[in-house]
Amino acid sequence: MIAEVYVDIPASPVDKPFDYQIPEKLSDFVRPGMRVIVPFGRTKRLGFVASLKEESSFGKLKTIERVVDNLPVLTGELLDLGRWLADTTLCPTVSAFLAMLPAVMKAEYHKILTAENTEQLQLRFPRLAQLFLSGKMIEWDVIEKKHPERLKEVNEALDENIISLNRFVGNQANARKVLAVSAAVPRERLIKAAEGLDARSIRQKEVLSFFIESDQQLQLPVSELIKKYHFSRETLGRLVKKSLLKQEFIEQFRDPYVHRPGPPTRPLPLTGEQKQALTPILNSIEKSENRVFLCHGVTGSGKTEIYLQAIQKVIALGKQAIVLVPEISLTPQMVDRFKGRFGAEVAVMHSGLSRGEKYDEWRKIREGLVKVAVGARSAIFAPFERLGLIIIDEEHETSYKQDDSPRYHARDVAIYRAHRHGCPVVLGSATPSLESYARAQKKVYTLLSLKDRFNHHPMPPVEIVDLREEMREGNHSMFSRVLFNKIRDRLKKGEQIVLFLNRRGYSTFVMCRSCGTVIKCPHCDISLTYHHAGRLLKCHYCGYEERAPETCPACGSDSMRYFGTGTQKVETELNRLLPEARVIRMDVDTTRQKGGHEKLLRQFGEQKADILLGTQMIAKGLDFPKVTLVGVLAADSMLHLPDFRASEKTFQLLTQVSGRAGRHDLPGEVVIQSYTPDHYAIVDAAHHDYARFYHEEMQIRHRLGYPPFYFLALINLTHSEPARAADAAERIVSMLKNNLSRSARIYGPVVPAIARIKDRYRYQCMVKYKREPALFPVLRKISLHFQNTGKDGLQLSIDLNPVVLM
DNA sequence: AGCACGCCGACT
DNA sequence: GTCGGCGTGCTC
Repeated sequence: MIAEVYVDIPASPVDKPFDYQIPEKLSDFVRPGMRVIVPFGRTKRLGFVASLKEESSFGKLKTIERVVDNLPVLTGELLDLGRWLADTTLCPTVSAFLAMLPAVMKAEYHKILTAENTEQLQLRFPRLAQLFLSGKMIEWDVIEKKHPERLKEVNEALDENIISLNRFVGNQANARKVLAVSAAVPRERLIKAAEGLDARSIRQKEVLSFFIESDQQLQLPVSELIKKYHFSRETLGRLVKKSLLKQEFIEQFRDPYVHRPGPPTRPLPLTGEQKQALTPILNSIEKSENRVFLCHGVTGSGKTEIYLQAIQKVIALGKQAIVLVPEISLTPQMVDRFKGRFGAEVAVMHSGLSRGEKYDEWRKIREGLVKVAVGARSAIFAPFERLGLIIIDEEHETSYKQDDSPRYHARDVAIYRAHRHGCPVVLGSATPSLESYARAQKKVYTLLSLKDRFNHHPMPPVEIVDLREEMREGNHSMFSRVLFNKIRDRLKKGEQIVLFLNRRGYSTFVMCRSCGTVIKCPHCDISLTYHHAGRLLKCHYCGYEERAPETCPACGSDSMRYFGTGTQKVETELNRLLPEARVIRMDVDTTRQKGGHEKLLRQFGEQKADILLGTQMIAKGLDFPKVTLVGVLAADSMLHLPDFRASEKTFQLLTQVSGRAGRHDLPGEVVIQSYTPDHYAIVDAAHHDYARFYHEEMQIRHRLGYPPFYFLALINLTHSEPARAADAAERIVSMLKNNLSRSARIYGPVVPAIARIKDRYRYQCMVKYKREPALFPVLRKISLHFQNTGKDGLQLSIDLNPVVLM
């Protein structure tokens, strides 16, 4: 038998199956979707078996060296999906395969030097010999990194066969080995040895009788013998030394993920609207219909309960479901809700798990031990074989698009898989993406609307405050008088406040008032943000930090001033103006440690603070009954970013933040501060009017030729030399112009808003198109042509249907 | 991605 | 005359 194998080299010249002979004894065993180790050129690589066949047109076949998996890690469906992903996102097929699997399944490649002739090595290359561990082995990488001056000797020694170079492919998933002890000799000899022991060797005797009484094959990890049976390491060691016991590394699985079982929950009674939305979904599930539903429900309309009851149906039919949520809303409360309803039938994939735990959750799915997978973007690849439903909550979130290769959108993958399985997809959002809503309008998707909040509380009233007017009237603070008074009022009443500002740090830039110099990152074309803790200037793009200078580095004057407002400055101001208010600040800087996010939210929920001040991350999912005021400090902060989706993002964010107020018995209200209070994104969000925003924004998209009217392809070029990047971009534009139809609009090369990131200069080209059969072939040609240009050289990336243009 | 093959400049 | 730069091509 012959296997067609994709080797683990993400480069276009090898992005095709290679034929390998399957060894006789493995011929019944190897199946498509398994990982194998194959010799490739003069190296060894991991590979994926794509298919089997009887004969190869290729003459001299090499043989598969090892099969990694017992059960194929990729099902037939996922193999097809991988090829489809590679086709539609222009990435190498292996990259698509690897993206569908937990990270531990990536191979590790080792190059090991072994001493063949220790004496010769000592004699001829004494200094090199010193590096060899116990005189025998060393990893090539160690020499390359730590002792590069010895590389020449390595090559000589290799030539003279004094040392040899061996490669092996490691597997992180199997790397979890643990030292275990077992009997080294037959039982009779153990008994005899026990009798012959010195009278004082009580402990050794105990260990021996343990092994005499147990199964002779028994292997127990040393850690368990110590912890559970209270033997000591020393005692075990002595018996190993006497060769009565033997030690070896065995593979051990982690303890299965034990979750504190929350209180089980039952289906809640549904409102009329909820029933109306749920019924068609249930029908589709029952009929195995491949339909896409767009569930447009205001914040608090009870979408989650609809999801839960739909999943219940899926499980009842013996099928499985995938639920995608944005990483940020994958909070313990959210997880508990699913665990509470479906108990041990849920696997949860989130970034808080270690790689090993993710692997275990994945295996539960692959082995059919669970029925539901809940997770962020990559959970869309959950290897279920009988999918009955896919749910994408907050479908408009940009995090569903992966921002490096393979640049896939989870929504597209969901629709592909649902088509394959014959099952419905439910997209849920209070603020659907224009793309999805437009499809619903065209009846490609089925629209389900939930206009009422679950508990019939009205949406909170929203007041827009014109900051220009505040300025004119002499208020230069970051709080308008209206907002400030309302904050004071809530503090007095003992109610809680959420303040939102989409900028972290203290000041957004530092400028010298005497010469106008703005301090910039030395590696990126962007100003540095001042952080008060440690008086540091930080780059939010590459992480560069420096001490804030006392005097201007350009002219030496001492008139450095801090401009722009970040969350830290707001916090300081709150403490100064309202010393009695207890403030929790939540942004990347205060939640960096694991679990920091939840800790702060719990404190706020327990009312250990009056004000929750934060960035993006507080916009979603929070539900605190005592919150009666939400303040948006600067609604314009995202509005003027150079991205055609800036208005959409602003509308979505404002709508979400507003949804945090008055969710329970206390009525809430919202104050939005803005310098452009008449902007439709702000006005429509204030009126909770999605339909109106949609119409206004669609007109603009139509006029400017943006999605959903046109498709986009974005080509990014970076190089350490600006001219080289520009040159490549120039050539790419002319290739596009020569190959595409007249109806395709080709833009560029342009320098993006941030012209340089991490010392690499950036250029972009863009294509807007409606139907362009020639596009993919040209893009493939381009990526082939501009690929192998070295490490420090040109880097090219192609993003189809990008979600961020910057 | 590696690695060999191959064709032109600065050294023993 | 050699050592070594990186352009081109191949890996079942």
